[in-house]
Amino acid sequence: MTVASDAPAIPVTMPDGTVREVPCGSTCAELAASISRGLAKKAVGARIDGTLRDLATPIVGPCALTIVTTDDGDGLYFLRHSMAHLMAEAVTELWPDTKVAIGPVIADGFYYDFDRAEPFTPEDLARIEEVMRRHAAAAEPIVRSEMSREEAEQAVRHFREGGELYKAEILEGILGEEGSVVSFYSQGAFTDLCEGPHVPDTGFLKHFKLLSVAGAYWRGNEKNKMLQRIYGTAFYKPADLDAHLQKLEEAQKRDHRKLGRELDLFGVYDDIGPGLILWHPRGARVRHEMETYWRQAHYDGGYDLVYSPHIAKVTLWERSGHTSHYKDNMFSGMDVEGQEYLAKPMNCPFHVTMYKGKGRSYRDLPLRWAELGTVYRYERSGVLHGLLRVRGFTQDDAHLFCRVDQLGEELDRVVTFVLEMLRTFGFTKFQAYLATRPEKYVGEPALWDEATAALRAALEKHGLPYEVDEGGGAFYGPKIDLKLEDSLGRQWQCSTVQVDFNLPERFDLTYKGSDGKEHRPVMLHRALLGSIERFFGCLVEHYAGAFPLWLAPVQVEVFPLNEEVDAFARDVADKLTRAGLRTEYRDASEHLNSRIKDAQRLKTPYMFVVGKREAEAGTVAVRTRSGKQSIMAVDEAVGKLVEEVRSHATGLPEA
RNA sequence: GCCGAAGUAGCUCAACGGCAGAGCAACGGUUUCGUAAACCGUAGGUUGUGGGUUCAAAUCCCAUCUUCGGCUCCA
Repeated sequence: MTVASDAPAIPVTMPDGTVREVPCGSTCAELAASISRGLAKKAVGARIDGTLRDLATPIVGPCALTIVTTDDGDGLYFLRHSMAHLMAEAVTELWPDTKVAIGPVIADGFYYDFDRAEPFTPEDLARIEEVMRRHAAAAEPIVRSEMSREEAEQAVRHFREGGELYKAEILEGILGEEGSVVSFYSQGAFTDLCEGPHVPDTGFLKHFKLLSVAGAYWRGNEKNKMLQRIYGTAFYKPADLDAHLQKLEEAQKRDHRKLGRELDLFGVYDDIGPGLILWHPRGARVRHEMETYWRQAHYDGGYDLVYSPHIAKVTLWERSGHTSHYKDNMFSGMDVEGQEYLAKPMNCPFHVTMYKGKGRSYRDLPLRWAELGTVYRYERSGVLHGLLRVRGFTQDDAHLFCRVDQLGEELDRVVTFVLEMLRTFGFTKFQAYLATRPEKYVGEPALWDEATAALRAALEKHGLPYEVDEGGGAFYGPKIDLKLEDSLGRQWQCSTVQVDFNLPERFDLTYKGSDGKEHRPVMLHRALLGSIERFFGCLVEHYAGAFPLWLAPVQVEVFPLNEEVDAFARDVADKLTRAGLRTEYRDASEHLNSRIKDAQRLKTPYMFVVGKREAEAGTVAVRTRSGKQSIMAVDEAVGKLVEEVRSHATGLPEA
């Protein structure tokens, strides 16, 4: 210990819960070392009363202390934060004119934004990595220093003169905050304005990889200058890095765009237009099965199904408010006999118009109208992405019109329905977001509170983990969004449940109450899958193209070994077809090996091979796409498949 | 829309100023073969599109379209 022996003792609650008296000014590093040699070796930082700090931070008051090691999640935060600095150190060494902006930690790694006239090339990334490794090998200490307000103000001027306008702007922002502390971190010749914390020295930064370069706006605002962002990832153990890189590779193999082509599911064509999907027969078959299930589930759930056209007169969109609030996302209109028509970006105004089509009684409510409604939205060219972001897509939309006293039950039913639907398709990982009343809103605050409470109750009843997006609701009502996670760890919004206090007003929707007076109904918008296109894309990645049997475009292929067993094999195929299974028959004009290879490539769930042995015994040799083989009686095999379809088995282990 | 990269046969890729090629797929024939690639042959491309430089352009330049990695935005 370097602390004077007469320093006052301070009670510190240690990681194991015991309280220890330590000399004031002891550093976390010293305490870590005193806890255990092994632990001290792997310690990278500390948590003081829950806040992350550098290991070198002195303890000056009573507190609870936890040591952050290379083995916990926060340890990775320290590592990656320091990685960003190491990268900036290397970049500014290689190209001294480069201005640095910000370099935070993200889900699987880190990035740093740079302002440099020349674009970074893949070769540059290799050079940067090389310099980074050199600095890491030197184990440069990472040192924190703090500045007085006066010094910091001087630093702002210094940044401005040196052209470091981004740092100047950040520092000015910090100085604008009450009671803020300005700290810098240095390693080698590199110093960066930074809050910390960091690992003790660059020697910890061994196992990393720079992944890509991309443009990014300064402060995320598209009116600002575009900077160059370099992404990277880092771990403490080489095995973890390898595993992560392998996961990225696996994700690439599962990419729905790649599988969409390989499995002949869908295509995007120059002659049709960007973001407009052609569903090939095999993809269309999966979609058909999805929709069939969806429709039946809706009828079973007390919904009525409706249809509406793809275009409507501009006056409808004026009344709904879309021409004033949503015009940038709408395809431009077409002139028909002097009237302007617009392609629909949403289905709600049609259902609302239908509601108004006749007088409604309190006895009619709730009305639950669902539609697989195809909408068109003008999305900016750079955002289009396979099936996950397109310009023409089909929402599994529904609008519910109910009385205020029915709101709670209807919301609960919808949340139950969402979960049932997602689980049937094999999704068990999702994150819910509850968005509450924003500053600008329409409707009665009391109603908002009631609706928000009802949404919250529905989430909690189902034990769904959720985050509250305070003030994140639409101006017309609170909502729940559900996001699915795809194979790259990206979250995609699919399901949404929204309360709407606005459209009933705009369209003056009413119903006659038991009191004989006109009342305003509440309206709910909801989509369970979100859009068929996006959900299908997620589905492809989720299953890596190996759809569960009930969804597979072709469920079983029958392969006779030679012409002698053709009649028997055709009989097997007929039985499968009559049992409602999507069956393909491929005769013996091709080699068995090549037929199996094709079926494997298309990820067909089952192959039934029949030869002389099976024909004589009345059996089939069943091969699954995972390569398992077994001999079964024909009727037994057919029955097994029928049951697998009926139960909507996903083939995935329960989460 | 913005920053960067890329478009060659249905797919995966080669040729990188000097005659545009291979494998798989397709098609024709041979093969009847017991669980992930049988054999032989045939056909297939104004190198995304338009313009320019050059004796000569897939290759260099400009424009444009599309795609990819991101940013912003979103189901």
